[in-house]
Amino acid sequence: MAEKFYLIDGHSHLYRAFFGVRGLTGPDGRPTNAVFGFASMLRRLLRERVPDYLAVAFDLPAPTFRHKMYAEYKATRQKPPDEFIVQIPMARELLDAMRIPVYAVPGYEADDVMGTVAKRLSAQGIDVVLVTSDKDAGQLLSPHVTLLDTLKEQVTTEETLRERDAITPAQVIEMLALAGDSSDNIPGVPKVGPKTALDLVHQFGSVENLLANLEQVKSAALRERLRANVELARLSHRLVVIDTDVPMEIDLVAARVAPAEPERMIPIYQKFGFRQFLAEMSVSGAPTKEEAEYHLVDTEEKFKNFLGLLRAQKRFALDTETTSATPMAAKLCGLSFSWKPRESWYVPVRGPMGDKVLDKKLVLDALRPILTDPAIGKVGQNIKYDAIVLRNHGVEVAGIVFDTMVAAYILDADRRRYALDDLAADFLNYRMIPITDLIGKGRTATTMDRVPCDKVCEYSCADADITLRLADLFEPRLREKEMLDLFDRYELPLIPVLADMEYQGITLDVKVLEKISAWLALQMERIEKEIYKEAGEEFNIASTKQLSRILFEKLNLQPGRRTKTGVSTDSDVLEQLSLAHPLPGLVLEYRQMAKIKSTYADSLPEMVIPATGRVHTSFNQTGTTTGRLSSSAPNLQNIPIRSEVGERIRQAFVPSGPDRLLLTADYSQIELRILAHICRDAALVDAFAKDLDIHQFVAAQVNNVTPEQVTPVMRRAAKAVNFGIIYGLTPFGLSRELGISPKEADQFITGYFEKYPGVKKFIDDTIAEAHRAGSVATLCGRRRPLPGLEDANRAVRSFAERAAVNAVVQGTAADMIKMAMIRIHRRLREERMKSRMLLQIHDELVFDLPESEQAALTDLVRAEMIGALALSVPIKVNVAVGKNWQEAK
DNA sequence: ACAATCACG
DNA sequence: ACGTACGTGATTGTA
Repeated sequence: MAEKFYLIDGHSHLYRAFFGVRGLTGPDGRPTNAVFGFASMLRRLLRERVPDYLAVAFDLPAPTFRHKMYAEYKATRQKPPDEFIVQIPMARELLDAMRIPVYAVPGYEADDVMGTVAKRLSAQGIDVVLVTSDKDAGQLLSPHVTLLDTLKEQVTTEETLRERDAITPAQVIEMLALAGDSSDNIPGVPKVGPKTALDLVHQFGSVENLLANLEQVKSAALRERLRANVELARLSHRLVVIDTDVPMEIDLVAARVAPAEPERMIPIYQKFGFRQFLAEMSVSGAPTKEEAEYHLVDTEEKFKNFLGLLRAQKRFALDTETTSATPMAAKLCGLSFSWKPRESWYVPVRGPMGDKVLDKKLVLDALRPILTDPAIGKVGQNIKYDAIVLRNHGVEVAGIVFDTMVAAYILDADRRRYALDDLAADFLNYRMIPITDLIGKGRTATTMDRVPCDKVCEYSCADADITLRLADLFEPRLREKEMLDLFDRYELPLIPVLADMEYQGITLDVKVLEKISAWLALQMERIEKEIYKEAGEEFNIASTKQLSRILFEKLNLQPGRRTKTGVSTDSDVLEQLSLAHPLPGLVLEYRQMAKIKSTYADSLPEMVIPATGRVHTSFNQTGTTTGRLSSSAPNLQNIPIRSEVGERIRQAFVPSGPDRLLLTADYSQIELRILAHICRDAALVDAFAKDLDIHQFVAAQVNNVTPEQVTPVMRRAAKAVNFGIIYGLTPFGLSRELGISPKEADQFITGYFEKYPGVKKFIDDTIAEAHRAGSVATLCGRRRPLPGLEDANRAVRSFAERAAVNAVVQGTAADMIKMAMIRIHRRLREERMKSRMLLQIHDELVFDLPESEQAALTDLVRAEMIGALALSVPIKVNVAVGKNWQEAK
């Protein structure tokens, strides 16, 4: 296949982007909206079209031959605003960094440059794609030249022209000469528009032929108008013709597309403040080589010297090398330390045969007093991991004073990744050695203990070094942004709490799960047969594609919503369909069972760590944009409870020993209480002050009835609105939730806001403030950036506005329970209790306790959860205990 | 790797 | 005239 050369009309794309993207400025306050839109377009084109060559054509300010020909040329164009002009050199800077050549020739327009390139290269057998939305460019079409309109994703070829307008590329000139072009101020013939022009071209072929045969024009008025404007038509003709012989060099080598060079792109993106692009920047390219002293501490004498130095430090960065990413299964290979930039030490305790390593016990015994000393500060990157590993090796790390991963999250909760190599690339312009260089990847990957110690040393020392340097970069930034309080009082103290919870784990009664699994298998077999009978054939029920064929083609059921790739078969749709046919209901039942069997009954036992007989989830502190935690491997925040079948899974979660219990404590309506507190809506605050059933209360008020007169239907609707408020309510969303029309939903919402004007004001104020600041903050100062707020696409903007409202409420609730966890953890230690906190599920905490501590723990947990954050509404906490998680509800 | 689905708050 | 409820993670099928 011929190679493809993409040539972009730079000025017009930049100008389009200027209007398409709104209100974006760089760190220095300069507008960046056009450059950003332009960069997005370039990146998308590179990604989706994969051009072999790429260049951008620009106009220069100098007058062109057309101005000399016709003084009025482009005279109707307004001078672009200054905010646009300043971005032209910025765009060229960007192109320079991307190594995309710019073609601009004085006295010629971008169109002429494009025409010249198209003609010359297509003659060399290269396919040329002109990226432009300019109508004139149609004249350049040929078998090897096509047009692309990136906005409409529309390709125009010679053939499209023929099929759509029944004209040849050359006739585009004839047509425009008659019709004119208002944007370029090409006059054309007055009162002749595209339609008439096209008709005339069809009849006469060209302007000259038309002028020679004017008597054949049927309409007298048109004939006279043409006769009166002969010269105007000829002038327009000359103006429209694109010059394809511009004197210019085309350097194909320079235009060949090469992989992006991060060291060129990162500074540019940083300068313009394109955070999204920075976050996505791949961390590829050669690792950074720079002068650093990395010491391998592989003899007892070196270790003694090292210890002497370490003991003198009040603060150092710490990193561990291990055999596994799962801290509860990891064996320690070594530790690295750094207390000044560009210098670190690695102490190996496990390595390949023949490599010198130190005795693990000797090393840890010597380090223990330092690592457990709360007065000596430890800095880490995801130090929760290192703390758990070390705890498993008999060392309880204290004095955690900084975590670069968590700091990066607090500074920008919107990043995709918080791994050290990404942070190093983005903030230090430093490319680290990928871990796969040491251990390989995929099936052939080995473990760190098989990698020669000198290699591990280099890698691990860099980790500690970079961690320390990032900490020194992030700490002042947290202070500047007034987020140090959130970091020091919430996120940092939470780290050892989460480490403890993960270390503790929760005991699973695997036998219970095996029973459930076997029972589900039996049920599923039965339903499967029924499904095949109803379908009249066997198929893969789990395949939405096959299911669609059965439902919508074979059984001719009415398709509902569409997905990106086809027709939706989700539970909403199946529920609707179940009214018309027995099959969808059966599929629903089957799906529910399949989900519970595969995700819980069968998978959870596989996650049990043999050494402890428990599952040890990982709480991710940097996983959500709102400040919530997330849980994985296994996710213990989504254990079933809403269905009877699913709820049985909770019977398998049991206390850690005999005479012990599980206790759950959950905040009642925490997000609505927080909403009431923030917006101070009198009616809502009052309802909570009186400890009323909030859904019933709202239902009564909105329907103007007494609480006793509230029907279940009314309560359900009120509940949906209450939830909706927190989600950034829309009539459509509410209508879908309640199965009513959007109009009815809208009326209900209006009614709600009449009763609770404070809530309405809170939503409006939050959105306004979000637009002003580009982010929103929780009560505790946690910020969520919302880059979508100024997006050209309204759907994206609306989404960001809803997320803004939600982030305030959901995020404050997250702050609150985090504080509660820190306080509870502290008191459990202080009071030397044997109760342990195991899980957090957003508004709920799960504990494992000796029966003897039930009363004390209940009081303690209640008090600390209620007291975590002072609100102007009462906080309610429900506590329950049981012999398993299902009983404790 | 991505899309669809569904478990939770 | 749009496209929509907010926030997650795991599993399965499909390309």
